[in-house]
Amino acid sequence: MAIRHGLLALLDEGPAYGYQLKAAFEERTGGTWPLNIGQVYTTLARAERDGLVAQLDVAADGRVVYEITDAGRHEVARWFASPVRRDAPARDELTIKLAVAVTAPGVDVKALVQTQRSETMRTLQALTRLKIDAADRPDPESDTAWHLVLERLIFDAEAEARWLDHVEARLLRAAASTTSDRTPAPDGTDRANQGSAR
Amino acid sequence: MAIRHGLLALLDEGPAYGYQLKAAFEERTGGTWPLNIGQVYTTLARAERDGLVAQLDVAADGRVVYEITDAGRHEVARWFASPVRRDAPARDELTIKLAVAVTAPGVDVKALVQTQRSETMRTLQALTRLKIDAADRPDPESDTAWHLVLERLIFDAEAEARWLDHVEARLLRAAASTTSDRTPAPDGTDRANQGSAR
DNA sequence: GGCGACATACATACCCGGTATACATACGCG
DNA sequence: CGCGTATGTATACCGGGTATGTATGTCGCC
Repeated sequence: MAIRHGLLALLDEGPAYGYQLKAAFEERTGGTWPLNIGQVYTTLARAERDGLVAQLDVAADGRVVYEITDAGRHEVARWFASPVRRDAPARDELTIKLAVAVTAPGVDVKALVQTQRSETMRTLQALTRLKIDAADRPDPESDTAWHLVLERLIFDAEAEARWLDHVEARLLRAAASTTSDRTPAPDGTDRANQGSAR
Repeated sequence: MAIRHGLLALLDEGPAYGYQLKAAFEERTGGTWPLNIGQVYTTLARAERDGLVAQLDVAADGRVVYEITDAGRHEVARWFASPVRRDAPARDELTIKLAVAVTAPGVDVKALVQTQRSETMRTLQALTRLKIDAADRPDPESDTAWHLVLERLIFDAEAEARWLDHVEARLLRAAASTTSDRTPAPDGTDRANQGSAR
């Protein structure tokens, strides 16, 4: 419901039509997250269905201006007052991939980690460059949001890079202890333990 | 496509039916990400539609056993070989919320940050406790994947906590520089600049 | 012995987010 | 003048997430 609440919060500052909301949303996030315009309209339609917004008027040129309702304002307040729950963290493709990779036979996990680190570092460098460029034009007021978003992405990318290092170290440790007390897997076609009592 | 590829990779180890795949997936991720069984069936149906898996047989009790196809095996290999792209990072609700909050009038951003930090730290502590418990039973082989997932979640939570600290510091700095060279916003009901040239 | 609780197993409906595309008008510019 | 670009709305389709319905099997317990 992130999009819905975000648009609702923007409408809380005054009536607007779809295209305006898209522009306002992207301005806040510095263009990192281009919002698909179709999503704006479907989200507005759903919010209207749920009584959070209402059509203020429809101009002759087709512009549909929405305004927030009391229920919508209440919902925005509730959103800002309650934290984003982290007890059921979102599934992450990289984590899933690695979790499956380390337990699957015949996957070159080391290569996987290195390929991913390349990608992650490339992203990190691009973000850092963006941050340096942004610092050149210290537009203190309106750019704060964009700086925060940028730094969030940088923190995340750094955490991912550190995790990849950690994974590599753990794999090396595991390999060292495994090869010393058991024979390595002979080949990659181990299709055993496929019985029904999995 | 994370779920699809994950299930495909599991099927690459041998034929299985839906419920088995759910159990195997959750075992790999240590139960952090309980996979909804419905999603398994819809994902398998789509993978079958796309020729990545095929029904091996349907038992009398209704069990539908799937096996991976050559195209599916190829797809799994491609998945493991290519990195997860990070150039268009996933939208995060917390980041959106804060980006909107700092630019919206009448939002107590400081309270928002503190509430969120509570939640994030609670999550971090729960994860740390899980990790300590997991360390008690060092089942080196099968638990590696679960350890990796856990540590990924911990790294992410730590990054989020550090970012929240960072946000708070930046807000304090911005407030200090703003109050010294401009009058503070008189009230929270600024509904100006809503013209069409947004 | 039977009954309830729980695990196993499959299927469907619904919602939201993400993306592409269609279609129209306005505006600047070579 | 017309072509590209920006503005503007709308719809279709897909995948992921969640809830729910409906069986059967199993195990313990009164």
